[in-house]
Amino acid sequence: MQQVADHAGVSRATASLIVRGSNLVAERTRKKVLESMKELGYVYDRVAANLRSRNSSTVGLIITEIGNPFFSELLVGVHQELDTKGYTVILGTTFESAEKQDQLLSKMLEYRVGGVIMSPVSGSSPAVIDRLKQWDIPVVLVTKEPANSNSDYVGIDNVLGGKLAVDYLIEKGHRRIAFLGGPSESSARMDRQRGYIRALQQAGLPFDDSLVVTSAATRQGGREALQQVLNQPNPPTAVFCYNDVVAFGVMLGLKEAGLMPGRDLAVVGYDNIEEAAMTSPALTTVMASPILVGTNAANLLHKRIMGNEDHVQRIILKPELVIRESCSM
Amino acid sequence: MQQVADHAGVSRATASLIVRGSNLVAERTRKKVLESMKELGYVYDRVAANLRSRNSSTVGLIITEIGNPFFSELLVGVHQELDTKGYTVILGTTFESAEKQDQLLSKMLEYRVGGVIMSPVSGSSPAVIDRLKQWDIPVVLVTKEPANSNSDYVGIDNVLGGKLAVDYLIEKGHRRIAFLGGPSESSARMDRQRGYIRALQQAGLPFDDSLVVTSAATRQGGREALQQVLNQPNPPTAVFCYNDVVAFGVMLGLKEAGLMPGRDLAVVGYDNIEEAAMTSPALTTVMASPILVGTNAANLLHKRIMGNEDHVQRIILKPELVIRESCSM
DNA sequence: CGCCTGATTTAGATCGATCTAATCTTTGTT
DNA sequence: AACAAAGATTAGATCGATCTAAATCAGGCG
Repeated sequence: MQQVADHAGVSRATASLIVRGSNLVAERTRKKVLESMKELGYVYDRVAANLRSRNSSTVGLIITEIGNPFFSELLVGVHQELDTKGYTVILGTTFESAEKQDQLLSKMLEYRVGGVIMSPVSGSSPAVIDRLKQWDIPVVLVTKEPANSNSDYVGIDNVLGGKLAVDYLIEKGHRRIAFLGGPSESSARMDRQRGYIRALQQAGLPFDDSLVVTSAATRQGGREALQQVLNQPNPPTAVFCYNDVVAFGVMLGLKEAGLMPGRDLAVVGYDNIEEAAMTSPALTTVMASPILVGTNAANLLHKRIMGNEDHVQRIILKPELVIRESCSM
Repeated sequence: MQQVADHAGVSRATASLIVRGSNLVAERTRKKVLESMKELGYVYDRVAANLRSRNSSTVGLIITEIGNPFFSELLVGVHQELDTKGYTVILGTTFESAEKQDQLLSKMLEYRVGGVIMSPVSGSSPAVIDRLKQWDIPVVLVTKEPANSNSDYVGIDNVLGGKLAVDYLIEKGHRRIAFLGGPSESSARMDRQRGYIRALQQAGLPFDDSLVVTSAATRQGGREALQQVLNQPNPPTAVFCYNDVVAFGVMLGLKEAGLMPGRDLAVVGYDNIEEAAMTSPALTTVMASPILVGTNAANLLHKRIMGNEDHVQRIILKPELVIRESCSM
C-alpha cells in the first residue's frame, strides 16, 4: 500500500480511504490511485485490515455432520445468503463430538469471526455458547438448542412436524406406529417424539415404548432400528422416522428382508431432502426446508452483527407434510 | 499477550515462543505463562499471527456447485483431511460462472490463503490460475482442468470410466446407446464422451450424434435431455449419463412417462454418490469416489505448501463399474 | 575467580492495514 | 481582503502477534 501511495503521490491514509470506498476523497485523486493500484497489481490484505478495524467479515458455520443432505442443503442456504452480503464462510464439522465442538469454537475465536451459526452437538450445555458471547461474538443456533439457552434460534416446529406425520398415519388407519432413529439427547428428536405422543393421545391410542428406538441419524442407524422393531412379537404397521436419511435406511432394510415399503410397512420421513422424491417408493415426509433455515439464520446473524437487533429472536418455521407413495396401503 | 506477559513476569517475546510450542523456553517459565493465560482467559489471535509470519493456515476450496452430492462428498474428503493437518477451510461456490470464479480467487488472494483446491469452471483458461501462482500460492485442481494448464491435478480417468460403462451396456446387448447430460465445455464430460465413442468403435457400432445431448448437470437437465432422445423416431435402448444426478433426472422422467428404468431403458450413471444405492431400481454407475479425490487433493496441497514437492503431480484415480439393477433387462 | 559456552530471555522493528486528530486547500461570506 | 466553514489530505500511533539480533543467565573448567 505504501508503494501504491508513493506511485500515486499520495499518503497511505488516502489510499486506505479509497479502498474502503470513502466519499471523503476527491474524484481526481481516486482515479489516480486506482490506476496506480492496477498498474502495480496491488492486492488488498483483508486480514491486516480486519486486524486493525476489529470487524471480521468472516463468519463461522458449525454443523454436526456434513454427509447428511439436510446439512449440506442448510450450508447452501447460509452460504448463498452470506455471500451476497460480503461475508466469507469458514466451515467446521463436529461429527456430534462435544470435544470437537469445543475445538472448533476455539478456532472460531482465534480467527476473530464476526459471528457464528451453529447446530450444537446434542446435549451440549449453553456454557460453550456463552464463551463466544463473552467476546461479543453473535451466535445463531440452528435446528437444535441446548435447554434454556438464551440465544437467537432458527429452527423448525418439530412438535408440529411430528404430529402432522403421525396424524396422517392414524388417519390412514394405522394403530401401531413406531418412532425410529435419531440420537436420544437431541432436542429436535425430543420434540418430534413429543408430537408423536401428542398425536397418539389425541387419537386415544396407547403409547408403547418398545416402539420407540433411538439410533445414529444415519442410514445404518435406520436399518438397525428397524431390525429391533421388526423382531418384536407384535410389530408395527407404520413407522415415523427421525429423518429422511433414517427412513432411507429403513426402506433399505425392508427390501433386504423381502418386504415392500408402503405395502408391508408405511414409512414417513422428516426433512424432505431432495432425494426423498427420487426413492422408490417416493418418500412421504415432513418438509423442513433446510435451505430456508439457512437463509433465515444468515439474515438474522447479519442483523445481529450490524447491531440491528436488540432482543433475542426465535424463528420457528412451520413444517408441512409432503405426501408421496411410501404409505399407500 | 502483553497482559499475559506482564502477569507472568516475562516478555511478549517469551510468551509468543510458548504459544508456538517452541522448545527454546524453560519448562518452569512455560508452566507459569500457561497458567497466566488460563487465568486471564487469553485467546490467541491467529489472524495477527498469520499477518506477521506470512504463512496462512487457511486454504480455499472452490467448487462449482454445492448442491451436487459429488461435490459435497468431495468437500467432506478435503475438509476431513485438512482438518487433521490443522488447516481451516474457507469455501466458495462458483455456480459455473467464470465471473464468480474470478471474484472468489480475488477473495482468496485477499485472505492470503496458504493454498487453493479448486474445480475450475468449464472452459476457464489457465490464466486465472497463474494469477495465484504469481503470488506463490499453490493450487491443486480437481475433477476438471483447463486445456494445457500446468498445475497439480487430482481427477478421475474419465475416458476409462466412460468406456467401462458403455462396454457393459454393449455386453448386455444394447446397440443404440445415448450419452446424456453435462455441460459441453467441461473437460470431464469430453473425456467421458471419448470413452463412450471408443467403446462404440471397438464394438463396431456407429456413432450417431443425435444420441449425444448436453445439458446442465442437474436432475432437471437429465429430464430434459431424456425428452430429446425419447422423441426421436429411433430411440435408444440404453443411456449412459454424465453423472448420477443426471441419471436420477432421467429415471424420474422415465417414471413420469410411465416407463420403467432398467426394463424399458437401461440407465448407467457416473460418480456413485451415496444415493445411487437407494433409488429404485438401484443405479448401476461408475464409482468415482469423490471423497478419495478430496483427500488426495488435500494431501497434495499440503505437501506443496510444505515445499515437499518439486515437479507437477497428476493423480488419476481409476474408476470401477458398480453393477446394480438399472440395466437388468 | 574470570572466561567461555550453551541455554533462556528480551527489546525493538515489523507485517499491512485503519484510526485519530491535526493540517493544508478551497470556497463562500461580508 | 479577512475569516470561517467545508473539503481533502496526512503524520504517527495502533491492532496483536512474530522476527532478528542482542542481552542475560547458569554452569563448567582451568
